[in-house]
Amino acid sequence: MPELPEVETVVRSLQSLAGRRIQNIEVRQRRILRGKLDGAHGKRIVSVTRRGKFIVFGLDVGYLVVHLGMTGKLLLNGEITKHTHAIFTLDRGVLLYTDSRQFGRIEYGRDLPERVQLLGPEPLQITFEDFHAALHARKTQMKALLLNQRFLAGLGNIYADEALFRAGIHPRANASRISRARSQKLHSAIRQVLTEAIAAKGSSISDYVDSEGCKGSFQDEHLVYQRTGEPCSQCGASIQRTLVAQRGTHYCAKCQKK
DNA sequence: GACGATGTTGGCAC
DNA sequence: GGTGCCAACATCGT
Repeated sequence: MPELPEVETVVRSLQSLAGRRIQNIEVRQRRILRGKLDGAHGKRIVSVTRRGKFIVFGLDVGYLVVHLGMTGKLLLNGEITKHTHAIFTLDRGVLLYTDSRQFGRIEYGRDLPERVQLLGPEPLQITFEDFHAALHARKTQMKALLLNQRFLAGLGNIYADEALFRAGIHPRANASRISRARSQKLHSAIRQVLTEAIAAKGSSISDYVDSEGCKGSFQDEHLVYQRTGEPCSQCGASIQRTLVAQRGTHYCAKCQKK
């Protein structure tokens, strides 16, 4: 489910948890834990924020950090199912962690975990000059670079494809050879697609929902992602699917050049 | 039933 | 530093 716009939507739908105290944590599937959550017991939730694709609960002591993987969900007052792996009982209400594929992870630490500290800049905050300099320093394929969380934090398969299409850049283009003008176009395409996706509450391509069970609608605005064989909105050519960096990649061969 | 694909990441070999 | 391959897992479509 979860790239930056979906995680941002979940975080916004969890804002009401500020001030709540975590009274109990029941873990039903230990696979989704990194380390122990003992330190989070009895703590009060001070803030709920996002860093890249991570959800960060700032507690009065330490941080509870959640990554949703592919199918993770945080649900307020939802239904407990066979895929509910953690149950947070609060002083008011219950927060469930549900994740059919179990690729997501929850961890607690006094400080933000290293994997969060190592993330690249936020795509909605980085300036064009910094973006271009970082881009130019890399020799990898553009799609792989956009998926690299140490380069930019928060883009995933959907928004990487959508941003590259909007910027007219081929997913296999070499990052170091992108012109300043193309780079500028990509920087604003990323900002635009993420901003629009957040406004649409994310993309629900299979079963993504926010913490209140609401679906997003940005899947209706996808121009290339999972539109293989459909006509390009720009030129009418057929949208292609290929593999780049082992990920299904959708693009228009006519509009996106290396 | 088999097979391949799915929003992610992490490890390992080269 | 970069690439390729595999792994984790459940579900869905062909």
